[in-house]
Amino acid sequence: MELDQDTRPHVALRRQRPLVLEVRDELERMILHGDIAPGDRLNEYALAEQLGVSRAPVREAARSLEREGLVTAVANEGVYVRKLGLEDALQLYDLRALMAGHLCAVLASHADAAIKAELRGCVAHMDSLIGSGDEPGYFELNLAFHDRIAEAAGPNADRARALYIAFGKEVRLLRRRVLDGAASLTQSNEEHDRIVAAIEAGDVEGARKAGAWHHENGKKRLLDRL
Amino acid sequence: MELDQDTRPHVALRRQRPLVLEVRDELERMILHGDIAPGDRLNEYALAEQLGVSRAPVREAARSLEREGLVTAVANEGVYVRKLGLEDALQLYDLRALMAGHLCAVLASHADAAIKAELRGCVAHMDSLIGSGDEPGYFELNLAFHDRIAEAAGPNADRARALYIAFGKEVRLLRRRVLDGAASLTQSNEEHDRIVAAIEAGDVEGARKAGAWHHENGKKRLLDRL
DNA sequence: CAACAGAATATTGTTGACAATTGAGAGATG
DNA sequence: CATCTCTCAATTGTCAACAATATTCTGTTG
Repeated sequence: MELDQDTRPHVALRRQRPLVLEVRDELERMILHGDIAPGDRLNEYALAEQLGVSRAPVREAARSLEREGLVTAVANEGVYVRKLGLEDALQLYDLRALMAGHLCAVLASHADAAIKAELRGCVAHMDSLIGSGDEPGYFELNLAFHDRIAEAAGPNADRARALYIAFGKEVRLLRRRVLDGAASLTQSNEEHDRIVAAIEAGDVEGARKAGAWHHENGKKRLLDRL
Repeated sequence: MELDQDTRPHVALRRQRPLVLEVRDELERMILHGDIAPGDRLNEYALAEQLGVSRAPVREAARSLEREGLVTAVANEGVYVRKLGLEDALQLYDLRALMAGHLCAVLASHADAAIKAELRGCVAHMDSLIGSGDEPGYFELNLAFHDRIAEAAGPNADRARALYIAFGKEVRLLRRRVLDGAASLTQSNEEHDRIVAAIEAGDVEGARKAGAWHHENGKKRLLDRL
């Protein structure tokens, strides 16, 4: 006998995705997009009404966001969008650099020819983008490049990768647009080249150092703008 | 007019500490103590009844534990005590070593005479404990030694410290008593000495390397027992 | 007897209501 | 007029009930 794909009473109210995840994503978007400013309190009641759900999912979503460091909860008072001080941002840069270095090191320890070629091609492509003055294109590919390294590091580094990503999100809480100011694109891509070279050579500690160094420059650039 | 210290109806049910924190601590204790085995599901209803509270605090506490990596939540199914595979444990050792190295590095960059003397005395004391064959005493002081380093690294590393502590808790989820097998106490304390020496010298990268190396040995010891 | 459909049960997801706590403003008092 | 206390409103903490979903058991069928 053939099965009906959907035997449920009303197709309309289909919701595969748990409500709390929807709420979580929406809150994250609001925070990262700046709709809710750092230091503001998340009013459970208001948010619940605004999102058309009960307070419980909002509460749970808030805890989930706390896990990512985007908000901090105070007992009997509420959860606040985390206000990132300069010290916090510097710590995040340090830890992110640490994770990036680790990911490069792990990748260097077991990179195959395919990923080496891909990364090498990536750097070459970025070089050509610099030559043609395409900054937005460079930034986009730059992101993809680092994502690819994190991904290629493999399952034995997925915890480090998760932290790397989380730190990246957190640092965006810093007052807007201090960080994305362009460094020298040429210098940046030279650092990329050093990273790939170390990975190609299977130089684990060299890759770690190159990866960490590249990210520490972001911190240095931030410090220069004071 | 003099105020009564406690004007609430019944003194008995005074509770300063939020209930969810009590539940969280109790659950953490149960998990770390092994009352709930890795892979087991946390039954909200049963736990709520057992602890004499409603399900809501239990749910929140579970989310909070998820934040620490002690449990993993599956939608519409429940939260499970995290089952730590060998690969996970190895990752944790790596990351913990990374954090330890970072903490040592930060401390080395701004250690004052007092903390240097304290750590130096700590190592000396541990040496004497080895001499008198007091293993339990050594382990206890060993813990205190590392805690002290983490603490003395200061507020500019409190994020790294938090991760260091969290990783330490997580690794305890590994099947019991594989990890605390004693290495050579003498060798261990020699590594302590190297750490302190680098800190005393203000050798940031040397301290990082020594701190990380010391913790990587834990990983190596684990791998030896396979 | 194996395998599958379907009901019964157990468990999580969600909701609205109530209790407890915090913060702010009104009013009294020196 | 400053300050302190008390009351009140706003908000979070907790609870118990209901809805949706997953799991288990059972009876039927080939």
